[in-house]
Order: sequence, then structure tokens, then C-alpha cells
Amino acid sequence: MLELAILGLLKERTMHGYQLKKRLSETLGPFWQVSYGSLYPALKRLQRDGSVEMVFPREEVGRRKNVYRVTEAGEQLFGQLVEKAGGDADGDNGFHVRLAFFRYLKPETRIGLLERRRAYLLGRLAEFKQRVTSYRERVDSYTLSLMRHGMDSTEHDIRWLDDMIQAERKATRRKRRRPAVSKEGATP
Amino acid sequence: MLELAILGLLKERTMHGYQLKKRLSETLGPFWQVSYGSLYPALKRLQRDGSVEMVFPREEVGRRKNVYRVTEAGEQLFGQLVEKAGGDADGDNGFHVRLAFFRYLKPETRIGLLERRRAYLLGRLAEFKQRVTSYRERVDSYTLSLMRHGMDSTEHDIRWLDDMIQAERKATRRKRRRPAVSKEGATP
DNA sequence: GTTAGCATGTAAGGAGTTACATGATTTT
DNA sequence: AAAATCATGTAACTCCTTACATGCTAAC
Repeated sequence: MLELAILGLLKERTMHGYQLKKRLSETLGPFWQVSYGSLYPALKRLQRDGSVEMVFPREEVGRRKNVYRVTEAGEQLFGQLVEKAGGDADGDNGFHVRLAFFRYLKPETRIGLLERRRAYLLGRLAEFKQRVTSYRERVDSYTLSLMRHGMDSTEHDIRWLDDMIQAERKATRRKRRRPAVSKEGATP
Repeated sequence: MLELAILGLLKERTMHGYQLKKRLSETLGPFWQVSYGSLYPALKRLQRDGSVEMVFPREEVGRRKNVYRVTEAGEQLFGQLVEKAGGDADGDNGFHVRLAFFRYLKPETRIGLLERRRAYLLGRLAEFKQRVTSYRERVDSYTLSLMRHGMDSTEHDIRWLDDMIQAERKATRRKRRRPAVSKEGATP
């Protein structure tokens, strides 16, 4: 998760650890906050595995900033991490993080992730519904309220996903209708 | 978190590990699933610390079920755990778990937790709003959509909390108006 | 008699956090 | 000169998961 986020952010531009944290807060702030205690080790790990490398120009003379860039291997790792799971697994947040880097993905990948997430939420919704109907009597009003609210929220999330899927499909079709712009007019 | 859940469930009735997991799935299923790999060690820990104890009657003769009950110390620990944090910390779920045991709490404690949660969500909402307004230009449409949706969801959550707070207040007032039922009629 | 579910546990590991330690640079 | 904030790192710990190991018991 963290590694995915780091790679995604470094695709935009080279950065050092401190900057990465700030950028991460800007982008996913309310959903996710990471500490330096996990960020710096993660960067080292990625560097050791050849997914990122330090930008050597050493910037200002007396530098002590470790500026990193994504390598070719890192790009590949990013691709793998973004596809792996996404529906759920990495607890709800995994999807948010992936969404924040959607612009780097192919439309098919995007739609795939959106639909995997949708399928997961449908399952969750069914669970909520089942509980609300079958435990209605045996459960106190607080738990019932929790279930109902969970149901509402999940339905809300699904509608949101539906909108995004539709928008994505529309965009894909638009592109397909005019594959190579210019060169022979469309209306003869 | 897990320990809070275990203690809360055992307050209802004595149970063994396997039953606890089933009951936990029934109650908080869509929000939270625990594995035996964390449940059994947690039970042992609670037992070692004197918060739960085994019910010795040994039930059926060839039993291999370890049935637990909450001790006095366990009740106290439950009280401490339920009050600690709750607004956030234990990531969103902490609140759900606490809510599932609301019936064991005093009305003031309930309202306190609801308001702490509300305050936390208001902060989160402000963060979302700030991002939506100030990064509108610098951020791609996916991230923007994520922020907007986060905003909507948080607002939805706050409305839900408001309803619960109101209901709780109403219930408290109802009780206060007739403190000791019977003994001297209300309308002379 | 064998599949499914009941029941308990351990060891290794993942993904982070908190607290600590250190020092440079910028702002007030 | 002090305070803020930039910048990097480590060690210990939390809290959970996965995978493995084991054996009983009920139903088909």
C-alpha cells in the first residue's frame, strides 16, 4: 500500500521523503496518514529492490536531501501493485489509493478496478441486508442502526462507483469513435 | 479493539473462542472479521491478566471447549477501553465496535462518545472541503471525485450521528421526568 | 467412511505506529 | 537567540493475518 503510494507519487516528479509525506497528506490526507517511521524504511526497501533510485546531481551543495526517482522496474512494480486486489484486501483504503493514481492507468484497467470494487461492495451490501432482516428481533437498536447506516453508506458508495463506471465507459467510447484524429474527414 | 470486543461479547453470556468468532461475525460482520490466529492469543492474554476466567464446570464430560466469563477486573477493563479514544484512533472501526456495545453504557457515556465522534468527523469534513476548494485546479478528476465523495459520506455520517445524539437526549429527558415510577401520583 | 464443520492452538510475517535521536535551515 | 519546521533515520512495539498443525464430532 505504502509502496504503491510512493511509486505513484514519484511518477509525477522526483521527490525526497519529507516531500513525499506532504504530498501524500495533500492527496489522500483525510483517508490516510503515514509516519516517517514507515515512510523512510519503505523508501530504502524500494531502493534496495531497484524500484526507485536516488537522483545524484546532489542539488544544492551541502545537500542532505535524498531525492528519488522511479526506475523501469519500479514502473512495473507499480503496475503489479495497482492490479493486485483493489476490490478489498488492503481494507477500504486500498481502493482510495488506487483511485488517486487512476490517471496513470489504461481505461480497461480502470474499469476493471471499479467493477471489482463494485462487486465487493455488493457482497457487503448483501451482508448488511441479511443482518438487518434476519437479526431484527435479536439485536439492540444501536446495532440495528449501525447495520442500517452501513447499508445506506454502501448503497451510496455503489451509486458513486456506477457513476464513475458510466463516465469511464463514455470516455472510452468517445475515443474509439475517432481513433486517429484528422486524416480523412468524418463527414464526406 | 479485539479485547474490547471479546469483553463486550462475554458480558452477554459465557462463550468459548469459536463461538466468540461466530458472534463477532454476526454482530460486526461487514465491518470487521477477526481470525483465530488473533482471537485465541487475545483470550489467553485476557485470562492471564485476570480479565476473563474459564468456567470450570467443564460442561460435557469429554469437553475440549474453553468457556470463558468476564471477571470483575474485566468489567473495569471494558469500561476503560470503551472510553479510551473512540472519536478516531482505532481507525473508523473503533467507533463501530463501541456502538455495538452501547447498551452496556451509561447515557452520558454514550452521548460523550457520539459527540467525540462527531467532532472528529467535523474535522475530517473540513479537511475534505479544504482540499476540494483549494486543490480544485491542481488535482485530476479522479482525486477530486474521491474528495467530493468523501465529503458527502462524511456529511452523511454526521447526520446519522446527529440523529442518534438527539434520540439519546430525548431518552435521557424522558427518564429524568419520571425518576421513581409510582409512589405519589403525578396528577393530584 | 468420508466430507463438513467444530474447536484450539502456534510460528512467522506484514504493515504499520510511537518514541527517540539528531542535526540543518529558516523565520520571527 | 529562540522557535519553527525541514530532514532523516532507528528500535521497539502493536495488532493483526496467513499458514500450518491437530484432532474431535456430526451428518450424509
